[in-house]
Amino acid sequence: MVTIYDIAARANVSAMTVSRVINNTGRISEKTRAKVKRVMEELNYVPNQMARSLVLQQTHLLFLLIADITNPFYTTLARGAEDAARKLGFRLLFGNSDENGDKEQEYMDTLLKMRVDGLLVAPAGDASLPHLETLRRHQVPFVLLDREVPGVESDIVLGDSKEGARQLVRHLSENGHRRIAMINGALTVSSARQRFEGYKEALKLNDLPYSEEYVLETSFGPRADLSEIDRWLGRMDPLPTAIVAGNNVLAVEVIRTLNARGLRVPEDISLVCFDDLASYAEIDPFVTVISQQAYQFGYLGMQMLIDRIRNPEEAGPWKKIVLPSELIVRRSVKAVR
Amino acid sequence: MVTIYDIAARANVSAMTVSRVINNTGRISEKTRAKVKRVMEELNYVPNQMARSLVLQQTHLLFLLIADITNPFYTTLARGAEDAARKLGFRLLFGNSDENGDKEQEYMDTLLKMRVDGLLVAPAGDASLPHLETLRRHQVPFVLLDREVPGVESDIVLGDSKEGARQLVRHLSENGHRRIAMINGALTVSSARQRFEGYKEALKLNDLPYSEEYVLETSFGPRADLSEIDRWLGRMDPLPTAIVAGNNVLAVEVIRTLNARGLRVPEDISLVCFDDLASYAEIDPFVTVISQQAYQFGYLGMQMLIDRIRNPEEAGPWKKIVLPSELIVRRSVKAVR
DNA sequence: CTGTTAGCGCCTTCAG
DNA sequence: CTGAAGGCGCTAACAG
Repeated sequence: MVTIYDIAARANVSAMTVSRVINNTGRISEKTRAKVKRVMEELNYVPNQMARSLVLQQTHLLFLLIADITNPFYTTLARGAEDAARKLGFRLLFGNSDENGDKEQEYMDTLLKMRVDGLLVAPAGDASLPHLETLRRHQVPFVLLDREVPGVESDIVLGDSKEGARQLVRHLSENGHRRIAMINGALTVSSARQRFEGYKEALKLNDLPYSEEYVLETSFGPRADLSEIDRWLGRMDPLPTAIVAGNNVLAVEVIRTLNARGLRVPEDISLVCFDDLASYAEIDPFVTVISQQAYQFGYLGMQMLIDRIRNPEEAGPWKKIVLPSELIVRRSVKAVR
Repeated sequence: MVTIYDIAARANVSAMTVSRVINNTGRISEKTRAKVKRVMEELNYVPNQMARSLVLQQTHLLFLLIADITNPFYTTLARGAEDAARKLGFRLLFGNSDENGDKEQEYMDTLLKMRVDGLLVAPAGDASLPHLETLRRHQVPFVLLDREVPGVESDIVLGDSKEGARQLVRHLSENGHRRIAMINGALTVSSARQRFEGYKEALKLNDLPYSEEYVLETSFGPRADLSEIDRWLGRMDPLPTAIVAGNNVLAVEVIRTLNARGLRVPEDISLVCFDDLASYAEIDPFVTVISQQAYQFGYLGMQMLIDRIRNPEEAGPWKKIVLPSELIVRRSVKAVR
């Protein structure tokens, strides 16, 4: 491996001079600077970030940990975070926890050991509390995205999940639906909880009955096994006339399961969900959704993170951004009666 | 920051003993091991990966650089790579080049400086040659995914793009289409070239006319601006009866543009493409595609990479895996005549 | 079983 | 404008 000493020897200067050329610090004569640069190129020198971070005590690395890399909500969010990081002069790396607390834990360990300068996280759930406390204890700045974690105070970007659920239920109610079921992610995820709350409130508000039988708590992540959903559908009697899905992944899984049972959306049963279904949905705008500004989640979150990193002493109060969501009516709801 | 010296002092041992406990090397009495471990927990010690990597000359970090994080082909590939890495005991981080050579370059710089142990890359295009040569020069093992780069010899996982294109054209031909257009990614990307070659060969084989006017070379990445596609559609006279899209992103963009012009698929014009359209396509299986085993690209690529890293001395010949692709007939092709 | 010494590649500090 | 010394946190190699 080529080091500054190799450069120094070849250029007849000290290692210190080479270091100064690399970092553009101190005053160097144009002549030596040019010579050093030439030698660096000749030798294909690449600075050793490890060594540098070790002495500087910072890595200039930011990290985004998302919960599901195959979910377009998160990949769009990732684009936003990346764009903001670039614009502000930082490099960003990604990780994928797969909605899995253990994998998240592994990433946290890695990041802590790597001494990343800051972290953007969509936490896997409430069980992320200890991981986040560890980050805090080690003074790693972080911003939560999309999900809060009880017991954790931090900067955060959220969607208005409760209001979104209310809008979905109201829309169904306005279309004459009275038996409205909900399939949801795990209630250990704050967004799932909020959506569930909003669902129940809206039922009450619209004088609609609530029944436990009509609610299935499962997981936001993609699963190969759809039998749980199928059993739920089999259990409900009578079938609901509409289903609210807690996110886009669940919506797709429900539709597939319904189709397998010979039921069609919206002819036999209506369906709405949270989060848009990627640009691919634009081919055939079909599912009525609560659309969230995924890109903004990432962009604004990254801005907050970098702000904290750049001005650690200011230490203002935690900021909370709640992004509004929008009901987009398409064709997955049939008016009944 | 807590260091092994802090631990050592508190536990009345030397730093070396602490190091041995951390790494489970050498022989340590159960008593001291227990004591050291207790002190580490008390002090919330986290090993400094920088320092460790510096002396060990390896980071245990693997990296996957994909070309478009919003494309389900690549996110599925990412899942495959991640699963393989976990199974083999490695950690994986991600980056997204956005089909952009400059961003790719930035990532390469970062990775080189970070001294990652190995890299999985879906290169942005032929212009990646110098980046890859740099990796090679610095002896960073890498495996190419999905795209080859002329001038670069390496392990690689490819799809059979040429054959895929032939199948698509044959399918259209069998359905009576004679005016078949193609929209493609940049020809500086090997998969786009292969698909173009396959398209031309298949036209000849099926006695169909080839016309430059019917071919648009653009980019595989997502663009906000669809006017280029719109102008192309306006230029073709007469309109083709079918279009082959070089990938899923382009297919969606073409459909959107056609719809904006009041043209419907497949009633007014048929369309086929490469790569599946995410699980969301399962809602309404619509576009006839050449489906590739995205997950396997990542999984097999990662296996090859780790194999190289673990057995650097063996240095067998470069391996090339060509994954077969499969024509999935859906509803986006209308039989004509 | 445990400690000492030296050095990984770089930068800060202090002298010239 | 340039250089020498020391240390960031850790581990390999050698002593004991």
